[in-house]
Amino acid sequence: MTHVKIARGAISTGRYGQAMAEIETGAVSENRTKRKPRAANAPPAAGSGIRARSAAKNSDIVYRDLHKAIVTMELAPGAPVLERKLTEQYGVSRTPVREAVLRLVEDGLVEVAPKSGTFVARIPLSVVREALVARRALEEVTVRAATELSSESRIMQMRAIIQQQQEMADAGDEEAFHQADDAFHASIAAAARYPGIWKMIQQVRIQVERYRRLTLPQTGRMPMVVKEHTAVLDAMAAGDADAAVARMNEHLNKLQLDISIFRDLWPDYFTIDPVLDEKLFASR
Amino acid sequence: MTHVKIARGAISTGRYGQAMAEIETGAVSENRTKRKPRAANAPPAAGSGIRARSAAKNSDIVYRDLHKAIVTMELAPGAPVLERKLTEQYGVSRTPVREAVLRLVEDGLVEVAPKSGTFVARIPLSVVREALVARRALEEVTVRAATELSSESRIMQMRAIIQQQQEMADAGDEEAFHQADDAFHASIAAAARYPGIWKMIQQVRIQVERYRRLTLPQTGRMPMVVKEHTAVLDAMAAGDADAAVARMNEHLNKLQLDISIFRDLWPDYFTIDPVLDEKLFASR
DNA sequence: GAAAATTAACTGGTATACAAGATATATTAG
DNA sequence: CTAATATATCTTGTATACCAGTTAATTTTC
Repeated sequence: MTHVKIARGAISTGRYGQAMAEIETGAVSENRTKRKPRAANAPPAAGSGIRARSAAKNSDIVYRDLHKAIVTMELAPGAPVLERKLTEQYGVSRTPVREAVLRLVEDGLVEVAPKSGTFVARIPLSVVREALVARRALEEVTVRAATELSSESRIMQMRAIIQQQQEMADAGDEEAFHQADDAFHASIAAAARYPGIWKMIQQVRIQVERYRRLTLPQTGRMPMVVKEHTAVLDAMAAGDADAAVARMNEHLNKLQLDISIFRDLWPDYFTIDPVLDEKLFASR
Repeated sequence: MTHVKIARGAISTGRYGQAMAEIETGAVSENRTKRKPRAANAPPAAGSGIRARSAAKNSDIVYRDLHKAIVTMELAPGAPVLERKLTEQYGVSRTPVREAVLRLVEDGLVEVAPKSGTFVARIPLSVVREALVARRALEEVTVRAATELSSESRIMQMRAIIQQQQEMADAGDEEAFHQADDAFHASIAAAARYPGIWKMIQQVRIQVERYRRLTLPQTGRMPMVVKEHTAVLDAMAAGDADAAVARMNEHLNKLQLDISIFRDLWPDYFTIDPVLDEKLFASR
């Protein structure tokens, strides 16, 4: 994890210049008593929503970096997350670092032991299990709605995405392949007009993603994914929602829990709940 | 929204006493150089997970209170959330208040305009629409799994919950009625061993809940809900998963978007996205 | 030597002070 | 009287200092 210190703004003049001007006018204290405090803040106008001009805050940068590092397993489950170290790496104070860490806690990617330490969260097996179920359920309704709503241009756009994914598979670029994979599913969600549900899908995907990264790249898996995506899209193009849902389920069911991963290879990365994971216990 | 200041601990002695003791022993600087800094924090033992002894932090209290106030519409969409005011109400500093507010932002219940103000988020119509879809999808897989896993005792427990709900309906206690409603659905999730999915369901419910609170209590609705719950449970008890899913869908489909709510009654509480809500536009 | 007690130095939680942008009011100009 | 300008005082974002609890190395005790 290599970071560059967040560039601070140029040396700010602060309020000095203004203060000098005030002194020059020679009318400071008089005005202070005359002015009345401004009224309570009014809410933004209806329909306009909050302004979207929010500049990227330092905490956002730290959050994004950490998030990526954790999802890619660059930071392994159980690894300590030292606030102090992060403040030095990014050249910011603890406040924005803390903010980022708290958001990661909310995401279930980080756990904090009060007054003791903060650590990259281990992966509860039950969470992966549930994430697979939840994702299937959400992608199902999404692809169904998308089939009914998708335009011809959308279908063409998705064919292009699949084509690109094919090219990435041929090139063996796994990272780009997964980006295209993401784009395909995102496109379905966009066609369905379900941005919120897409957000939920992404959240549960993250939990599975950490698990998936541990499985060695299976030979021949990338071309297979392309075929599965094509099958989904063909059904969508034909306007057959039931078929599209079925193809999507077949696609998603390919990713199954491989118990050897956490039993033999990385037992420290997972936590097992005796009651929630009782079935897995039985099959052991 | 009436709050009592969070009770602070007794006056702390700080480190003064310890410093005095050090002086009395007369061996301060010598020891300082002898001790070596402790090793880097070790992650918690595998399998044990993080200790769950985390005491309720002040930020949690503020978060819970605000969360409740927003969901119950005690704080209306668009209402300002003043950090300063909250620090005074709770008798804590801005830090924990800020923490709580940030969590609410993550929940989509609050929006902040940088350097300007923080406000209770308006309800995007599209979010409610998607929440209804997502909840149906998630409750579907949950009730299906619950039907296959639920024990006799669980069924009996759920019958008790329905009975209690019936009693609350008779008493006309809407608040308690909704709590029992929540308990019923929670029990299904527990039977399905889906705590994570239940969490997701609750999250999307919150968005709908704010909308639901705006609809006047419909006469005869509570007894109907009890009937619907009973139908779901009967199917579960019979082990008929498909029927249970069907009954659950019928139950959830009772709550539909009533366009007059935001067109005529509380237009300021909602935001409408011209592209995501195009269908609603058309039907207007 | 081994186990218990001690203690320095780590951690995250909180309080407070300051910085910088946004906004309503007061002021001024026409 | 109206519109443009100025500015005091709001707001949130950030930095820093301190508090309190945990932990591991040290010391002590047997």
